[in-house]
Order: sequence, then C-alpha cells, then structure tokens
Amino acid sequence: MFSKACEYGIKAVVYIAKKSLDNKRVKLNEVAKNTGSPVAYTAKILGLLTKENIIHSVKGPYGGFEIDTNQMKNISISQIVYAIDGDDIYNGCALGLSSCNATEPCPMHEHFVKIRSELKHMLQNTSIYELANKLKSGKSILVR
Amino acid sequence: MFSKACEYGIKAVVYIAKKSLDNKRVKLNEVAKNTGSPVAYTAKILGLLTKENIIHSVKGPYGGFEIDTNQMKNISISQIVYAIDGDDIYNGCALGLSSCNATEPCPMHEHFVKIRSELKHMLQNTSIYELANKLKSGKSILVR
DNA sequence: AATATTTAGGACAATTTTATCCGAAATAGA
DNA sequence: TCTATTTCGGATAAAATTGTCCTAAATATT
Repeated sequence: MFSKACEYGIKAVVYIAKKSLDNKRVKLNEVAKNTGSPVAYTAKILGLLTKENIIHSVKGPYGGFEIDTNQMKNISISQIVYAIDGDDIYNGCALGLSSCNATEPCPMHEHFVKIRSELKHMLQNTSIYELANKLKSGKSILVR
Repeated sequence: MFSKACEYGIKAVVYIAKKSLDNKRVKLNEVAKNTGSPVAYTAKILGLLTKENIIHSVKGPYGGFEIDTNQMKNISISQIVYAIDGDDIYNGCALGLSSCNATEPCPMHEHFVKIRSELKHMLQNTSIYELANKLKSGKSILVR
C-alpha cells in the first residue's frame, strides 16, 4: 500500500510527535531505534519531511527533531503520504491507465473510486496528534 | 496499490475473458497489444496465471489463452491479486509491523482494517465476468 | 577559538521489481 | 515426418527502491 519510505516516515513522525507532547526533542538515532527503521535511510526521510515543514529540526548538541504541538492537530497522515509517495494513491488508476475517469473508465474504475475516496478521507481525517496520543497512552505500538 | 505485474495480470485476464465470451482464443502478442503491456513480461505473468488455473493455455498453431466461460463468473479479481501480489494487501500492517492486530495494534490499525475489509470485499465480489462484459459493451477501456 | 554533537546532503551499494532474450517443448497442418 | 506456430522457462539486463557511508555545516558548551 505505502512504500517502505512512507511507512518509516509515518512511524518517525508519530514517534517525534509523541515526544514533542512531552516537550522532548529527539535525535535521529532514537527515532530509528524506536521505529525499527534503518538509521541512514530514516535520516533521508526526516530530511525530506523537514524541508516540507512537517517536522522541525535543530542541528548541534541538544538538537534533534520536534513538532510544534499547536500545529500537530492540523497535520494529517495524508500530508506525510503525499510528501513521500506523491498522489498516486489518491489519483492513480487501479490498472495503471495514464488517464482513467468516469467518461473513459478502466473496468475497475467505478468500484475503485469508492474505496479510494474512503481511504483518502481516512488519511485526511487522521491527525498526527491522534496517533501520538494512542502511542503515549500505550494503546498502540510502533515496533515489533 | 497493486504491483505493475498485477495490473498487467488483471488487464490480461479481463481481455482474455472478453474474447472467450466470443469463443475466441487469444495469443500472447494480442494480449500485450490490447492491454498496453510489455510482451515478454506479460508472458511471465500469463504463465503464472496458467499454473494457478485462472486461465487456460494451448500451445502450438491456433493456440493461445482462454478462460472457461462457465468458470468466469466464479473468478474474482481477488484471486488474481492474490496469485500475483500475495496477501499483503489483505493482511499486511499499514506501517509494516511484522504482526499487528487488535490487541497489539499499530497506531493506524483501527482505521486501516476498516478500509481494508472494504477493499477485500470489493475485490472478492468483482468477477472477471462482470469486467469482461463492461469491456465488451464498450463501457470501459484497457489501454490509454 | 576549540571541541563535541547533531542534522544535511551527496555518492555509492544492495536488493527488488520490471523487462528482455533465447532456446526448448508442444502441437497443428502439410 | 517436417515445418511453422505458439507457449514455457531459465538466464540476463535495466530500472527503481531501499539502504549505507562519509564529509560538510551548524551550534552548544567550555
């Protein structure tokens, strides 16, 4: 469904968000360890997410990554997916047709748009804040 | 969502099904051309689908691929996806956790199972027969 | 200013997926 | 039986994704 990069990205953001709720800035190594992701690859992804202003980074000693707690409720999973995987999941044809729409649909179009709009809706309405709190309260895990 | 191989596979099966409804057996080259897929790669996929008994093949002159018209209503898209992409789309965790379930869920689990069960349901309840007819009647296309 | 820490970013490597090529096996027709 | 046709299957190649490594840049502390 999502690329590995995107899975790592979502987990990293949720972990950083959880720590930010406790006013803790986290370092790359800690993120990688607590999300079960390869360190250097995670660095790449965090770099991208920083550039996209989804997370904030601070260099040097006592530096690391953090997310503004006020902004957190307004950041959706959809934004992370879009930043990393692009909009294929929202607009791409199930069968890979370069253009597929209601007037010239692939055979699955009708069935597919329904599922996809629900997926889109879900991703847009799920905030980082919600997921971070699930993690904080022990209701969910990031690594296994 | 699906791999390229899977997209090619679904399109190929739908095309073969449509021709089978007209009692026409189709050759590899015709399948590839009419689905906009690379010939040799399509051959690989058709080989797999033949082994899985989703389609039937005949070697030699006047040979090609076909699908039993009686069986066609009982073949779902889900079977093709499973044969080519495996069951990741049905059972894999959205964030890639090796085991993720209601008792030890990833933060997205709850939201994700809902979407996924609808996807699963859709794939299981969409038959090759239905899609082949959409194509035959000109209501849909396979290449663009 | 010097040092230690930490992110940033580019080059490179490994793996997986996608795609091609070619000869073998099967089979219909002459 | 010979030939042409067509799928089958293994080897190989190309491209994309995933992953590593190393140096530069920034910055807090001393």
